[in-house]
Amino acid sequence: MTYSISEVAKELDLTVYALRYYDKEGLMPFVERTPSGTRLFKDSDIEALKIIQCLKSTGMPIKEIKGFIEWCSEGDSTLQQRYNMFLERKAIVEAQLEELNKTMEIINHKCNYYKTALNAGTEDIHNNKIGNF
Amino acid sequence: MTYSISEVAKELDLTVYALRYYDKEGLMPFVERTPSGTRLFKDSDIEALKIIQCLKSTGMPIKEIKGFIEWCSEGDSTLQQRYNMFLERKAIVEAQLEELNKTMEIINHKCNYYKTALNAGTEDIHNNKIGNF
DNA sequence: GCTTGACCTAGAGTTAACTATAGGGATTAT
DNA sequence: ATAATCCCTATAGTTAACTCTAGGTCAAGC
Repeated sequence: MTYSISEVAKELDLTVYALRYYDKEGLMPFVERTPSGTRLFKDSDIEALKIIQCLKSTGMPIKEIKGFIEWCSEGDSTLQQRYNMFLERKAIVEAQLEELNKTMEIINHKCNYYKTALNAGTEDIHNNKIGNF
Repeated sequence: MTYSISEVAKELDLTVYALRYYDKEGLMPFVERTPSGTRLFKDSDIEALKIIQCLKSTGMPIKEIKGFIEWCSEGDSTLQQRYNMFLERKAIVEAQLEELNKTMEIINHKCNYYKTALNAGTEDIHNNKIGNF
């Protein structure tokens, strides 16, 4: 079973432009072509793209993802590097989660702040000593 | 107590360039100046910048943050808008947390995948039917 | 056999958020 | 009183990750 670029774009919720851009940047060396040059995506290619999307969502830049893809095609000799990379990513995502939880706390405070102010009809209920908001 | 732009930059872990950029974009209309034009930051200004950083960390673009700052200087008549904005941000951060947790799961899977492969000395231990990685 | 629509490449354009430079003024240390 | 160090504005440059356009190929349907 193979898929066209527009089918893959729809499935992964990104544009055809973006997919071709990823390919140009070396993120998809495994995607095969018809004799006339049209890309043919296999199921395993879509799985690979999901990992790429996962790495992207951790904030990893495309050039670094390319490095990982290269390691993958070099075989078992790069297993250690790849493992280390995922451990690093894990640490980064843990930090992001912590950060996002702090952000959530502040947002929740602000929600309460404005709920109270709205009930009172004025922000003055919070005796902020000439604060900005 | 007032602070110079470089003191604030150090405190908030951003550059002097970035602070001046925020000011130019209308994020800091409340910061006062000396007669000769030098910015003087008050403690309340630093608190405001922390909220701005919080909003930025949720992915809110600077132009939208500017809109919020404008609402703030319009007083109580914009309380409802500001409350709604924080509720929206809360929903967005909740979605981001969910997304990031999914990402973490995938990363954890990959960590285990590579740990096992590394122990076996080869990726072949995972009988991936001609997968990419 | 020709039109339609999906595919292709190369390369230019876009956007956000800085980042840096040039040129100049004010304050502090010696 | 002069050199260093901070501050300022205006404006140009950078970067990543697309996004779009132009010009062309190819397979299917009428």
